[in-house]
Amino acid sequence: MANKTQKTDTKKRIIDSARELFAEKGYQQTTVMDISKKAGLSEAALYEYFQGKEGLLLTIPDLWVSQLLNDLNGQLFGIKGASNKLRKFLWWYLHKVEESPLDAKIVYLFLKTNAKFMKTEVYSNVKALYGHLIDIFEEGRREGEMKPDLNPYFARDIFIGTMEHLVTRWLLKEMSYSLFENLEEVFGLILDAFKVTGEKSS
Amino acid sequence: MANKTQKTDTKKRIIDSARELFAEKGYQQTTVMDISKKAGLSEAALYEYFQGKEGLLLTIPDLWVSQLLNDLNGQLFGIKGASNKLRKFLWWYLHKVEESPLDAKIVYLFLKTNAKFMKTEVYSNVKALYGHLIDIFEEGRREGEMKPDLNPYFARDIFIGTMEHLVTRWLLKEMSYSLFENLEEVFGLILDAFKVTGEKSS
DNA sequence: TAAAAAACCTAATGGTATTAGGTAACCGTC
DNA sequence: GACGGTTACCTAATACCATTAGGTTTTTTA
Repeated sequence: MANKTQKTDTKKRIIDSARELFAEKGYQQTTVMDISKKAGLSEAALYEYFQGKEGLLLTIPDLWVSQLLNDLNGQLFGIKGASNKLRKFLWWYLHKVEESPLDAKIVYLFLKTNAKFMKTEVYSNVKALYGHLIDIFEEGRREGEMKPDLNPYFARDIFIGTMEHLVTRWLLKEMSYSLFENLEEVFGLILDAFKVTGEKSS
Repeated sequence: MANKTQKTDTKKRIIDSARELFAEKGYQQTTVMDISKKAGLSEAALYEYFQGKEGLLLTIPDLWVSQLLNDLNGQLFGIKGASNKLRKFLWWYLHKVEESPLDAKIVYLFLKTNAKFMKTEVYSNVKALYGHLIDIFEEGRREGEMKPDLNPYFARDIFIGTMEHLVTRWLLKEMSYSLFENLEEVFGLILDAFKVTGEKSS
């Protein structure tokens, strides 16, 4: 038991150290020695736990993203209407990003551009996360809340594109403001792209 | 004369080699020796022309982006109405991306996440490029084509966010389809976020 | 045509990811 | 409670790669 916990403790210590260093100095600029020193081990010991520097990068956000996916269902449960669900999705996700900016930074700035990203657990979890949006748009269309001919995939592209744009800029600007500034207004605009337009005059 | 052209020729050869290798194998995976070999020089000679590997990365898209900026004015000139200008902007930009996918890949996947990006010539040129959108949205509001209370900065976020999302996915999927597939439909949706809504029933 | 400059080279240098090979503590078992 | 094996870790190579030192060849210029 002490065995198991000891081992997972060390593993966690390595991940935490790497997360902070990657987010602070960037992936390329942090050395394996930086990480192992911060975690209180030798470089060689680190290789007992991870495949290497890149493997570590690919592993760091695993937990965060899978927790996101687990959390999402509960968040949307009981909310009525596609617009309300969309709003909840946006507010919930940005809240999660503000809550774990280091993980977000690693995903958005270092992982997404990694050649191996698309073969990652994180990638498939993010895809699943965004897949919920398809359901939401389809529901909206079915219930008459959204345009009858709305293509849910195109709607998702607009929603996700805007959301990720906001997050990426926030990260690049060193998280120096709140992600929720003006969010209501931007959301209001986006919604008009999806909702049924005002009474047709015909 | 032969001097000048010889020198710029070599410089161009280095840039072209690096562009292809970066785009093909990624920034980290290509070595300075790869680049210099492809350009037909020794590694040391390359350092006569560039500050190093990173300097090279930062330099590659300079020309492309500054040409984009020059081209844009002529493209929008003579087009009437904000919606038409927006459409032109989108089609024009995606056409440029399809025309120079290697430069686009370097900008979107490797440069944007580089710590020094925001101090780059490329960054300020991209900002200038996107600045045109602000004018377009303001014009649209002024002329009554767009919502009277439309905030042009939020509108730009939606437009750019969506556009960059489309481009990034296309790059990550190895440019295996046309960027113009379904573009008309996506554009139609976005426009509804900006335009005056259908006749109010009041 | 000879001095100066430009363009380029080979051979270090220094840093960093990764691996080899070993040691010391711990753990279950007799 | 000693011992064979396993775990967790270490020091010291190794190998690769960006960058630099110091020189040679080619071109330009006076």
